[in-house]
Amino acid sequence: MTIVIQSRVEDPDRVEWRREQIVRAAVRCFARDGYHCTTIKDIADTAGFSSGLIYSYVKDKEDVLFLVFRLIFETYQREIARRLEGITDPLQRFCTAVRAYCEAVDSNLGATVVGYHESGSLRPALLEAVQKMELETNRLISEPVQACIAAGHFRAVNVDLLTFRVVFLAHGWALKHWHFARIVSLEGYIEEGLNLFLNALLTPAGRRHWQRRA
Amino acid sequence: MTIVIQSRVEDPDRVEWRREQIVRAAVRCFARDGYHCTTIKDIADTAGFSSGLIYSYVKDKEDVLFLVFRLIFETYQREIARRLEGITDPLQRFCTAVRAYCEAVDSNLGATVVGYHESGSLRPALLEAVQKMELETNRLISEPVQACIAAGHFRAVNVDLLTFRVVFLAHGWALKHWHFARIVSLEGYIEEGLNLFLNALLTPAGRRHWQRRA
Amino acid sequence: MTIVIQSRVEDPDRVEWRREQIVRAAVRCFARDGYHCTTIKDIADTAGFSSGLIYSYVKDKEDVLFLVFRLIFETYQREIARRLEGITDPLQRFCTAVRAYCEAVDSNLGATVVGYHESGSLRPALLEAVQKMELETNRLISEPVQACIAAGHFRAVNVDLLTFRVVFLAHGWALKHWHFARIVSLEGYIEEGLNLFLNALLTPAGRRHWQRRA
Amino acid sequence: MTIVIQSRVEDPDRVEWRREQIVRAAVRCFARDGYHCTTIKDIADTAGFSSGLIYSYVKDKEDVLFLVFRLIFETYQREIARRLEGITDPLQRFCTAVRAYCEAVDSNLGATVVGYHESGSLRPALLEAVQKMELETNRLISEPVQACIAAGHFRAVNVDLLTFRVVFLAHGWALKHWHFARIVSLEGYIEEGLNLFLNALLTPAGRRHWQRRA
DNA sequence: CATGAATGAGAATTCATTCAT
DNA sequence: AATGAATGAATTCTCATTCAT
Repeated sequence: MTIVIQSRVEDPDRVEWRREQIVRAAVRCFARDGYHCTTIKDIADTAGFSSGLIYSYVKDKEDVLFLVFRLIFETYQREIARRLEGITDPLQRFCTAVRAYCEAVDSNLGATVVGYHESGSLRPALLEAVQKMELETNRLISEPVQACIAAGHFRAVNVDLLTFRVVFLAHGWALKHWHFARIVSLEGYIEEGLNLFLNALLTPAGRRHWQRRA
Repeated sequence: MTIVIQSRVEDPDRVEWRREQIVRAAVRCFARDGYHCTTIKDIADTAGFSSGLIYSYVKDKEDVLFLVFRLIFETYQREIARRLEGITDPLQRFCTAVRAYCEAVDSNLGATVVGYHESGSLRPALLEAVQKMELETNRLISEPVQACIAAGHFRAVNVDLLTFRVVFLAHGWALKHWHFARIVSLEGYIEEGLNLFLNALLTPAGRRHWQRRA
Repeated sequence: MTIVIQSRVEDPDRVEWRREQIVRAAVRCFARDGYHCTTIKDIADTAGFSSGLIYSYVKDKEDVLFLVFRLIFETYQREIARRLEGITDPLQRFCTAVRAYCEAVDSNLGATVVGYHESGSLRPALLEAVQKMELETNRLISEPVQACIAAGHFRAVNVDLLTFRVVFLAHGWALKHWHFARIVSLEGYIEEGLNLFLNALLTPAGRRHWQRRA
Repeated sequence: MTIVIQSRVEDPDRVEWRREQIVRAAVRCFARDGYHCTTIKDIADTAGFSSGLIYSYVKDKEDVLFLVFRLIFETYQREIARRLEGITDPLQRFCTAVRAYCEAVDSNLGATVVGYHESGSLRPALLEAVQKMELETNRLISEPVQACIAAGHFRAVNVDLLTFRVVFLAHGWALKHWHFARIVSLEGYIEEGLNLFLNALLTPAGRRHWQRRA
């Protein structure tokens, strides 16, 4: 039931190579003009090839948007997972995940905003797949949260809800970047946010554990 | 320098009446199909009149979008202001403002989402006006925050940043409604969010004040 | 077979009064924007009443254009005829007719240009009527020409052709006014034109008659 | 400062080929229905391709009209210049230019009429360019006129004014073709017109020169 | 594989005309 | 008689998609 985007070109290496060019150009265009105002020709021009070529690697414009989403979530997942490698302490895993997510968003501001604004432009089947990817990504947050609760560091909060609040912390940096960036640095944004969460969540034991680590 | 949307019809009562019909229909359409995929004819059909009529009350499609934004912020402002009437205790004003904002968003889910996704579709002059309205609305949050800090209830945090986090709490309910609504009620969403803020912000004195009140 | 423009209003005085207002406004608009770019509302606004009113005195926009034509030719005819009154000498009648035509055109520059540019916008039946009026008007030129030939003042030229050349002399003043007006006065334009005709047409006898008069 | 009509297609040969098809079809339509009543689809249908194609070679309908004007003046200029080649005698150059102009008009009746009626439909920048082309073309007339005066063949008349009268002689054949064609042949029209000019302009010396040549 | 010219369906917008008041 | 709001057909222009080269 995984989504397969059809291509008229066989060679998988070539497909991947071209699709990356397409998506890269598309993100640039979508971020600047929005999905609907971007034409296939805009993307082709930005990528430096003809508009017809795109249709050899993709069925229609919506497919391009889907590939953008896929890239976003793959990037998030890869980045966060990479940063969590080797970290075992649940509390540190939580903090690292939050920081990694926010920084991944910061490295892909345009794409993140596009993801937020344009998910409604996908046909149901693709939208569902995207939401599944999103939940998948969220697991990288919810897992440390659950571990923190299990370890007695966090109060027993609604995990799903908290996860979404963390995700939202990260997305907020992209969505309101025009405003936040004027009043706070990325680091300040992250640390104050983290601070907020920890103050609200840490049990006395968790707090002690935290202070020992820091 | 306030934005005036031109109308070919003179009678202000009629203009207001018709524009309300137009905006109401537009929100329905925009929320379902997005701004760009909604045609003027969709709006007219939804509202139950001819497409030409819209152009007697509005210069173009973008004007309709602007009117939607104006309605959103006017609604928010009116609702929150109404709820704050007669409340003087800063901490209670803060909590009330947060609740009122979230509930206002809940009553206008469609419009709020439209507002988030489509602000980029406005021409610069209108966008600027919308951002001004947004900051205006935010003052209903930042003012109690500042009062809480001044009264020693809250730690001395970055007011602007906190304000935006509150705003974002409210918007999050609309933006991720498809997910949140499945795991928590509006009230639960609000109270847990408020809880998060208070735990993170209250000074010892503030905490005592809070417990006395509750 | 005369064209009758239908009116929903009975009182002939009122009809004439309103139609004059309509035509006056229409000429102003047509001269500035052309027939097609002028809207019924433009005309109504210019005349100072509502757009609906026009349809009480006229069936459609084309009727308005026809009334403009009728006014033009009635004006030409009245003016030239008035100037010819009491003049009996054929040569002097010719010169007077030429001058009167040119001056009538000069007093109705806008209308004349409209007449030239927009005759193609009339439906066949109305166009035919207009061409008939034009030929009627031309008779005020061709009659003195014929008299001049009969009196031996002019060579025996093609009367119709010469008449048209005279008409064209007058129209040229309007059609190329933007250029002519910069290099010659109306009087200069007329006299040089008349001079051209006389030099080319006068018989030796005619020339003597002419010099005696002058 | 020459006007360049933008094209989305690069290949200049193709652009010229397609534009010629477009202009040819446009002249047919404009001559029949007028510029404003002609739709882009009419032109496309007449030319035998899709409406979208036109927009690959032209920005909008006004560009098409401009191309029509450009074709007219290029045709006039080429034709008259060709006919003047190798002729040195000023008087003969004058007569040839007049004949060539009238004949060029006769070969492009529709386009000439369109040019007369629709210049007002051009935006100022294009109109200016057209008027410049017109004055350029007129130089092919004014130059022989000046030469005739310098050679003592013509009286010292206002060159500009006379030039315009000649131009007008040619245009008249198109503008009032429906009438002239019924009473005179093109040749008759030209020769009588020329006769008029010569009788009015030739000095005694010029007249002798003329009779010697003929 | 890649190109880009051509297609044509679809959208915003205008405005002549109608008609209830 | 006069008004002007409402209608909706018609037009310009865009752009996703196809396909011959």
